[in-house]
Amino acid sequence: MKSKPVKPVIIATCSIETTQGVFAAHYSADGLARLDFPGRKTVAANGKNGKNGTDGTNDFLGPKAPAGTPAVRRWHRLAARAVNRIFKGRAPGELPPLDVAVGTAFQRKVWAGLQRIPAGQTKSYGQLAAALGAPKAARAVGSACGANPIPLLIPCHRAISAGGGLGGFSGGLGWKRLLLALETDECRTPMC
DNA sequence: ATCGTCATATGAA
DNA sequence: TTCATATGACGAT
Repeated sequence: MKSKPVKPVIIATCSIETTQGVFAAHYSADGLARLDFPGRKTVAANGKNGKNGTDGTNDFLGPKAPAGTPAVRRWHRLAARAVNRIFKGRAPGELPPLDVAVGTAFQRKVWAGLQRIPAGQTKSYGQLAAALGAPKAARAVGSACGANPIPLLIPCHRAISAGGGLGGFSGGLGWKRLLLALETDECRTPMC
């Protein structure tokens, strides 16, 4: 039985400014649907002319959001605060609802598992697989991590490889290292 | 220590 | 079905 992921309809894209650059947050009617790292070219740097992403996944609808505006603005406040807190090495606090409809059932289970890893700790892809009841699906877990549309808030950076290696990271390994270092006050990550 | 190879789960084309 | 993965285990250098 194949699950049926639905591409979320993006109703608003807002930027989140951080010390590490400007992130792009994409919202659907159900919450935060995607978070892009700086420099992914989907960033709404041109706030007003509202050039569309036109790649289907990132339609930029301009600074004033259509219906649902109050909710989106509330979510965006939470998201922006969470992201900036993370970069200060603090707990993200309250999160906006995450629209995770793009994922298959398996991917959503993986993402839920990631969110259960406490800050400052890591789990191997194999351990995550085992926690899902599929001890041999390590590789599939890695694949699901790579499909994570909302890095940082869904802490895919806390998944590392079993041998102590970092594994991979969509936005670039540098981000993964930075995030892990921020969460670990004592350097107990394999890389430190 | 490093490299190649195989087994395995999942999803996309 | 075939191909690609952000894996993991094993054996041969």
